[in-house]
Amino acid sequence: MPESGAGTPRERYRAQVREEIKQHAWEQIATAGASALSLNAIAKQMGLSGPALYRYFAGRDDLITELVRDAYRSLADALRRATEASGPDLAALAHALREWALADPNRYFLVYGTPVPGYHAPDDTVLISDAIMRMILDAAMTLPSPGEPEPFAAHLEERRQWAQGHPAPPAVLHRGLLFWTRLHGVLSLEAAGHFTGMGLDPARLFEAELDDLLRR
Amino acid sequence: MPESGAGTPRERYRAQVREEIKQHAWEQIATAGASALSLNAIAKQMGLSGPALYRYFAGRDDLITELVRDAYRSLADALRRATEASGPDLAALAHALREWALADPNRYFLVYGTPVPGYHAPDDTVLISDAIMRMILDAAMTLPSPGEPEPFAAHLEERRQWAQGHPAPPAVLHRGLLFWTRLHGVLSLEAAGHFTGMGLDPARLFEAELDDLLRR
DNA sequence: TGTACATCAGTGAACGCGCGTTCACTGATGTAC
DNA sequence: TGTACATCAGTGAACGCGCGTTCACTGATGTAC
Repeated sequence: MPESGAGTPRERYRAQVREEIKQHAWEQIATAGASALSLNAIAKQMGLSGPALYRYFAGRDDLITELVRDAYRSLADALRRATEASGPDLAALAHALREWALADPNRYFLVYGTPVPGYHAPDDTVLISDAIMRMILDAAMTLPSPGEPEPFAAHLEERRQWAQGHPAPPAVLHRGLLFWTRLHGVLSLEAAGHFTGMGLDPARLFEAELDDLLRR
Repeated sequence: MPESGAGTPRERYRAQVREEIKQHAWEQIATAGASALSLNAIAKQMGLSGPALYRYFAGRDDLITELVRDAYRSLADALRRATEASGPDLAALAHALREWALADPNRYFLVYGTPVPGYHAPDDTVLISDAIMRMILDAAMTLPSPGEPEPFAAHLEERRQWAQGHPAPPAVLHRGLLFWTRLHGVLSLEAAGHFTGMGLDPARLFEAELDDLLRR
């Protein structure tokens, strides 16, 4: 008697092929960007006919949605692993973020870059975004906060809904937000290749920004 | 006797149609992004047949190249106008940059966002990039620089080629670079819509970052 | 255990579309004498 | 001034391509008795 439920051979096969499709999709995105993603091309790479993929995904948009979700998840996982290894620590998170972004710049852009035209991200990615911000704020909590009043703090205090009820004081919220925007400032320009002609080392710039964040 | 040289009626007509093509191209980019740009669609919008555009541009890539160049130029012009109005002033440059970026986010992304797959920017854009950085450094020179030695300064000093011989001391180079990366950090996330769900005001965050840059 | 049936992965043909690009051409505009 | 010629903008047909997606189908795998 064959086992019922999630472990069915057919279901395992399905999951396996789905995974293989996504893997080929990522290779395609890595080399040519998300807008070049083509179902037929993936099918050809796998030795299948085009329509075969419709057994596994409702269409191109459905596949992209799944990839966006996976990208968010893989970043969250990378940050979670960093936290588990070093405890809540902004430097560890920063390095995990940079490594993740540069390992596959187009995956990074799929999440934080130019929005894919005509495509809107699935709702559940905001949950993952929230989890990411929570990890950052947890790490920011471990640093001593400046007592001096910040002009921006008032704004953060009155709109603290974005922190999803995190108990961080305004100065910590501010630091977490700057962690986010400043590191993305360096990373997005680096990943887009805007430092290559300049002859300076983006890694050191990133490190300098991180140090500044930790010391402020 | 018709006038010779650059003012010929035919040449003026040519330039006019070229401009009209580019304008339609920008409208298309503004709504659907650069990867959706189509020569045939532009021709249709103009009431022309597709091949007609080949009188004006060698092909799609040639048109995109021209658009990238124009985008760089329009940013440089915006910053130049700001400098002419306020003198060398980082705050004025920052506001001009933000206004330019948000006026047409996809134009901003064409320059600073995800690289267009398979396309490489023309060489002369680096000249415009240099001019932009020069304006920033000129403005950064007017601020008092901190005397404290920075760890990152040594790296900037030994690779000051990126500043194209600008006489700014390392601390100013550093400030100019941070101006660039931090404001892009906020702007790129804002233009990509990553703050919309959070309920906080990107303009105030931008302003807070600018203040921090001016005060550091 | 074998047999009848249901499920489902994958195929091949087809549809309609839009793309970039070429080519031979027409017809209007400018040029030279 | 008019006439012969050259230039050049724009057309329409065509090529070859790849795309997403649908549909009726075959054949293998699993299920029920």
